[in-house]
Amino acid sequence: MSIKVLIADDHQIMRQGLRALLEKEIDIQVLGEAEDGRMIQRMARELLPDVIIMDVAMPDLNGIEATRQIVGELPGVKIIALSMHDDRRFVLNMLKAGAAGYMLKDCAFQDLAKAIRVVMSNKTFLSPEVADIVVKDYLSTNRTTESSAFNLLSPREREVLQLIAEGKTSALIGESLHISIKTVETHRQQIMVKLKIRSVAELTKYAIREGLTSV
Amino acid sequence: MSIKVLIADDHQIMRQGLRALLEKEIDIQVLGEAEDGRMIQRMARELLPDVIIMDVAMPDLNGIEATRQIVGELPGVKIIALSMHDDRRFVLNMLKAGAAGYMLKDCAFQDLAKAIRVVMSNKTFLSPEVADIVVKDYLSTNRTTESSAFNLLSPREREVLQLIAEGKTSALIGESLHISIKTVETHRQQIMVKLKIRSVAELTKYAIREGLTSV
DNA sequence: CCGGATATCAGGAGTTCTCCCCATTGTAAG
DNA sequence: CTTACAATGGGGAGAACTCCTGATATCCGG
Repeated sequence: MSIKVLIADDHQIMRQGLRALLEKEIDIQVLGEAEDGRMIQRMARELLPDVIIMDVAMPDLNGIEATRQIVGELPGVKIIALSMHDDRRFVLNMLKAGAAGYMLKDCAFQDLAKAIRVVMSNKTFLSPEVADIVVKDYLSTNRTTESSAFNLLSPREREVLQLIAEGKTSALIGESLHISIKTVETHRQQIMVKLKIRSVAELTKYAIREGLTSV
Repeated sequence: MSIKVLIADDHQIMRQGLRALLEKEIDIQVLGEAEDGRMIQRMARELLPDVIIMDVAMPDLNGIEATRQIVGELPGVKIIALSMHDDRRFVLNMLKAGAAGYMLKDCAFQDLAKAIRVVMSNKTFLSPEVADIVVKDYLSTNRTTESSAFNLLSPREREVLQLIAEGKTSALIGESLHISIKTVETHRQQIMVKLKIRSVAELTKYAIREGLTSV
């Protein structure tokens, strides 16, 4: 008996590409495709697939929410997250939501086919980059502090980060905040350690993503 | 005789999915796949394809730069941009770079196959959402101002800027481009003079605005 | 053929950042 | 009350960047 699969991704080209690939596998049968979280939820309920390939970022109801709800309602359904991002927030939230696997779109199709078979045997499948993140996070103690965003940096650190992302030097930041340049440098150091970032360019992008500054 | 196609996308799953779809078309032959701008440039030179399906956002050398260089070098090659973003900067810069088509990943595969055949007859193909952007921009007057963007920096400078905005040091950029660190520093200097920018943070934001890198 | 732009490379001085080390103070949580 | 963290500040070393000064070679357009 073949494995029944549903595909959820907001990009049609991606859906069709996945379907074309999956249909080459004799033991895999694609039941259908959904383009958002709400649609995949409805289809899962009606078609009872074995596995859902779920994009993490989708409009309307995102992949994480959709996974949480589907897993809660239909515990037998295995969900494999397929994402462009190896961002730990996405990974961890997806796994917490009950995903049985997490693959990067960067992976080979054979890895995905393998993942489908692995999760069918009630095991978890992670692509190597993702496994790395999970292990690192498991080993670190600040796992308890819940995710990484605004609770990772202190208010003062966010303030400093914002000024860095605005292109100011440490000296100017010190003046602006009425503190010593050495204090600013300590904050910079703390920020980079916490975020595991080593360049101003990436700090800037992080600040943009977190809404601390705009493009 | 079949249409020879190359695929450039940084996500392997996407490449394989596209290949699987394209190979179903009897008049289309996929010559190969590349995962970044530099690689597709090299492959284009060697394999002389009819059409390249090019992702806009790629590491190292992005799709816009790669398009500009390939079109300049091999005018016969048609390039179809395939992107997740309908951001007007991406669209316009890609078309200015010489792309013969611009499709959203949101489109149906049949549209992409159609686009390939359309650009083969020396016509431009845009997916509807994209066409809308182009028309709106065409009607707006600030098209004439043009000014600060791609005509300000040289191709090499844009290439260096992208790597700066990806957080690389001058030494790494030199290695990556096989040039001396002093040359990289000269480019950095030129970039900052031309853009009147004095910090990596603002360079990064500029690069993001110009579509050289993504957040 | 010449001027301009581009791309390449170098030396040197000064600034800024990164990464260690360290300390003190206050405050909130256990 | 102890522990943990935030915020403050400092010294010092080395890396990286900024900002000058030069130079040479190529290519393109007038």
